[in-house]
Amino acid sequence: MSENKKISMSVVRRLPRYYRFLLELKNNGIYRISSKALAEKMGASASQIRQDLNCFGGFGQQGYGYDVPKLFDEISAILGLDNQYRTILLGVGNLGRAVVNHVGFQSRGFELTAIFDNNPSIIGTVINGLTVLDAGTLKDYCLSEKVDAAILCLPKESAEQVVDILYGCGVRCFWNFSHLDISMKYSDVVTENVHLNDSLMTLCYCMTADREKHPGITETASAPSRPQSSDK
Amino acid sequence: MSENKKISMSVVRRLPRYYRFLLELKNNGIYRISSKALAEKMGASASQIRQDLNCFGGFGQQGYGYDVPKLFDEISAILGLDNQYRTILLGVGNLGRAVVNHVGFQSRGFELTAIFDNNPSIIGTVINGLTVLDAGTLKDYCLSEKVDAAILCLPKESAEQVVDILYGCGVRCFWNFSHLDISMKYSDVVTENVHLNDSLMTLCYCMTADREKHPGITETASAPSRPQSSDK
DNA sequence: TAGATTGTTAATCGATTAACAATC
DNA sequence: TAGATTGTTAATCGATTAACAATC
Repeated sequence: MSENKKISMSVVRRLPRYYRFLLELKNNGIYRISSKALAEKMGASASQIRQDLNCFGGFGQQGYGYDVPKLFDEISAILGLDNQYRTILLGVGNLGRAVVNHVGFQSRGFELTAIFDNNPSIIGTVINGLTVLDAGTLKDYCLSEKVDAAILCLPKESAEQVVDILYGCGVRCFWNFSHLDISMKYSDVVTENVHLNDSLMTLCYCMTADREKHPGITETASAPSRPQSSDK
Repeated sequence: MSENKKISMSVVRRLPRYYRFLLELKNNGIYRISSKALAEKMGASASQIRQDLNCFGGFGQQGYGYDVPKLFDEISAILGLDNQYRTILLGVGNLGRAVVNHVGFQSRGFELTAIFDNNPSIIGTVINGLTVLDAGTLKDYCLSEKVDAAILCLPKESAEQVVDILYGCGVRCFWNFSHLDISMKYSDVVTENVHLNDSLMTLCYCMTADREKHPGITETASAPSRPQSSDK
């Protein structure tokens, strides 16, 4: 309930993970948990969990711990998952189609209301109940329908044009799968970037660095399945 | 060229971005750039760029700046993009299909050699030149073929079984789109997690928090397109 | 040479962990 | 009451920024 404190992105990015673990606990019929027990389960520190939660309020009880369903509800509310932000998706290629079909919008505060593409052979097809609209009609759509957020599943160049149109129509929230740097051009927008290619390159670095650290293991086909002692 | 220093993940996660900007500069025929100019372009600080690069070596020249193609090559090498890690993908649903079709593996150090699913109606179909194999043959495949990395595009439960098999076969590198916590069970693996649902919830939080900060703007359809003064 | 810009050290800022009084 | 565990402050650790001598 304490407001006004500035919440750091480090904390915010941990909230969905708390949400997931609490949901699982709840589904398993566990109604109470201490920061210590949760920390162990999540591979975090109890201190961090208490610190994080106390950014938003005192949800626990001394000597008892946290009430799981209550804490779950609190975190849902903090995340704002009860919203239904009206959302459109641009670019119905492989990635766009996967997002439409795969992502659970309703339970995460968003409602997918329309999807657009500029490829004539895709326009008019139906994906997960949504008819692909002509990207040429985007502006008209935005002016007649309320659009809270947009999902960009198109290449940087097209994304740039689309963002200009959307920004002009008042859209200020973007889930961005393109390499366009939206917040560089428009400072008053909320963006969340998903850069799959960057993620893969990061993995490549980690793998390569790891190999250099543990040489000699010229891993060939049939590797040993030595048993594992779970440490830490 | 300086080794042995421990590189922080904060630095590592910025490398792909440097890579992208340097590629663009190179493609635009720009052969020289100072940390100051690059910082401006990227929305970072010159200090950070110099600090980051110097984790790996002194790539610049006092009074001159950085040679763009040279620095690009250095970063490619640091990321290990010249590798061809043999990689398999598990789970050819919407997301898996998008990854197969959409991600550029070759140029990012990976080579997709096989894709698996357990759905009989999908097995045998061809996606981007790869025939979907029966997940039941996974272990045999791993024992006869070299597998450096695996991409998990399946639900948590199936992912758990698959990871056990793969770990047993010596696979130690995972690009993980599931909610399974691999490094919790196996501490000696390299993982990169992509949690789309978490990302969307983070966006929901940011949007909701932003709205609370700027109330009164009950954004309706035709929003003003007030011109933008790019600050900072 | 003078100007520019790096590499690197020192200062600041922020995030995580530890400690402990408050309290259920 | 005694034991447990929180909320919160203080200490530590790490990452970013600033400063500047080295040098091209």
